[in-house]
Amino acid sequence: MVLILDLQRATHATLHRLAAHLGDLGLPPSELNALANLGERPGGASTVSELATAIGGRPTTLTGILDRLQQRGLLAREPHPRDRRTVIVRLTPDGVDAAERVLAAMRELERRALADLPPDAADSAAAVLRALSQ
Amino acid sequence: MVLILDLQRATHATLHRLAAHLGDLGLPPSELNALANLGERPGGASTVSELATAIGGRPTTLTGILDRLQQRGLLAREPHPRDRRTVIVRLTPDGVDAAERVLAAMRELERRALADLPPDAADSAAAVLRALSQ
DNA sequence: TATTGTTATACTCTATAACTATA
DNA sequence: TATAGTTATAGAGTATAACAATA
Repeated sequence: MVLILDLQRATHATLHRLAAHLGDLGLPPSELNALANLGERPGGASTVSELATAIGGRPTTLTGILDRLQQRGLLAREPHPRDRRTVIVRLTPDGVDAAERVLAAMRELERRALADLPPDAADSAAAVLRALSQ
Repeated sequence: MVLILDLQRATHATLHRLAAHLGDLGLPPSELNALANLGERPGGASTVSELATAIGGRPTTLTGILDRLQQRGLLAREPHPRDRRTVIVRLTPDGVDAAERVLAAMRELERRALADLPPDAADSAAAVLRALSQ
């Protein structure tokens, strides 16, 4: 058994499902991911670096994703109050709505998938996924 | 907790690690993934459709990936003995070697990541990942 | 000197729809 | 009619290196 192969398959499969569920938003996977990560944060806000870490990517990858979310009116960039190198990205009200829809679709997909598994399976899986993310 | 966000992060993070470990192969993530999946199969062979299912993608996505692996001499396409619509892709000897290196790197990455977790955590995680892949 | 984020470039990934060949 | 795989096209994702601004 090679867990990483299961990981890749599950990632691709869930992205397909989410795209189907959320097709009317017209957002590609990376934007859904960024949106949902921001939606989980207090105030829907984060620095670019923090968001890159949360996604498992790099700031250079995020720039384009954030540009498109901003063009769609789902996100705004703000200066950091104390460090003028840092950019804070924050969901707009429309962005908050979209993020909540994405998160709801993710939770629903999880709920259905995990219905027949032991209740603690999700926690075990989360621990493994976090260990693989270090 | 939204497991799918942990899933995306773990996927990105493991791809970065594997790329670093296997940099001398010069293969992008999708090719590493296809290679490892084929390496897990008897004879290193599969139909395009079966491989697409294993990866969680679509045949149309695979065509380009398989083209590049073939150009690199890691893979060959063969006719199916009984259905002339079907293509069988098979690792070459060089492809088998490369696939074994990729699988070894994946297993090593997993071994280190899971060292501090309960022994059955990997099995639980695999069950969850497979449920999410349905 | 180091860090944050962006830009430039080049390549890879992916989806959709249309297509060929075969069943 | 349906299925296996490919092609064409367009857009999205990613890495690397270089850069500007700031710490």
